[in-house]
Amino acid sequence: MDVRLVRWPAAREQLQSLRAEGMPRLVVVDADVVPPEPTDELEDWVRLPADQADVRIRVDTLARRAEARHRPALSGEGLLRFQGEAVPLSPVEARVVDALMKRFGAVVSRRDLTEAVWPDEAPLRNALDVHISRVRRRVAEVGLHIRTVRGRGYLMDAPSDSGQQLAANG
Amino acid sequence: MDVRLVRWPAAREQLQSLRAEGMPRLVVVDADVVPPEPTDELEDWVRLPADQADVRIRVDTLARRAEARHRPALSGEGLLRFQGEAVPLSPVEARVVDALMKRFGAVVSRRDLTEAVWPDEAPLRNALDVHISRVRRRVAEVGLHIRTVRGRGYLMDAPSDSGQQLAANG
DNA sequence: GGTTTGCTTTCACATCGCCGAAACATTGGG
DNA sequence: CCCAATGTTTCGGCGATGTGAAAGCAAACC
Repeated sequence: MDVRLVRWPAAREQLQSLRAEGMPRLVVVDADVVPPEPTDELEDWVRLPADQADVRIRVDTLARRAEARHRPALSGEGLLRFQGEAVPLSPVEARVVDALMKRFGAVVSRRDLTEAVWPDEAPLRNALDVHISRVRRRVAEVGLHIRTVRGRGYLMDAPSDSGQQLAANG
Repeated sequence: MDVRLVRWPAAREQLQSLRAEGMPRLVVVDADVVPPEPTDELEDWVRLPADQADVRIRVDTLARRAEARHRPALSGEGLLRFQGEAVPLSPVEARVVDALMKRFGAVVSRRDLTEAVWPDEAPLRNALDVHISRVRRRVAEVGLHIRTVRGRGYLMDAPSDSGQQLAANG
């Protein structure tokens, strides 16, 4: 997985969204500025002026950590890959999975899911149920789980024996 | 938990044993030497000459991570995480756990708990008993423990060996 | 021993989530 | 343009879950 570089404090907002998505990132901090506290182990920082080789090493470390998490990957053509297996997804299913994957391991509310899947106008409440149900069967084929958190939403994760760790956000 | 500083490459062997113990550590790397690859997220490095404030920040980050490792986290969506495992909690259960976690390791009185769970109007005395009983079973799934302090209240903690297990396979 | 405190099980009720089946919509091939 | 295949939504009923009350048991305290 590739690691994003973000200037600080210039690109403060970009950092926020990378954090939300759980994307690995190296914060490049202006001289004489206090670096932001990393929110998880997929974030690191260097201060300018920075040695090129040192930046490279930190990027590699982050990449290795992200890799160790074994997050699934969703191709633009609706193919979900995880641990060497792949399943095809329909357009709606792909949007469901995409929304769940952006917050892999964390709860996504029904509302957020609905908005991600039908940006303009949501169908009846029940439509989401049905798609979740189908997506469950689909992703199970590649070893992924969708768990229900009653009254709160859903989360996607992998069985703990597949070597992945849960995201530490709240 | 406190963070050890280790010179590299001079104290190479000391670094090995800290890694084995799962102790958080900051590797202080001599100028013009390639830093060692961190083996886990409890390791970081700085290159000499290093800014004193930056060292402090990295030490603090490591300390926070080490702390977070043996402290459970309750997400706003009712997911309780501890050491890589997660359990969903119902709304009432989440409020119980939240109240206990705000004073992790310390006693919380029945009165405080009742107020935290039912801000307006409390049900029968026994309702709290029942929820405690249920929450006990739930949190046990992630290795947490709720103890009774008779006549005083309840406290949540983790078995003392729960920090060591992670270190062993790091 | 009697009283207080805490633990657990069972019940009833309400809500929420799940999923099969079928209707409806869209796409693509001929 | 028609038909078939595929994708999407609706409907409806079943089962699971959350909650609080009640009751009986167990343990600790005096």
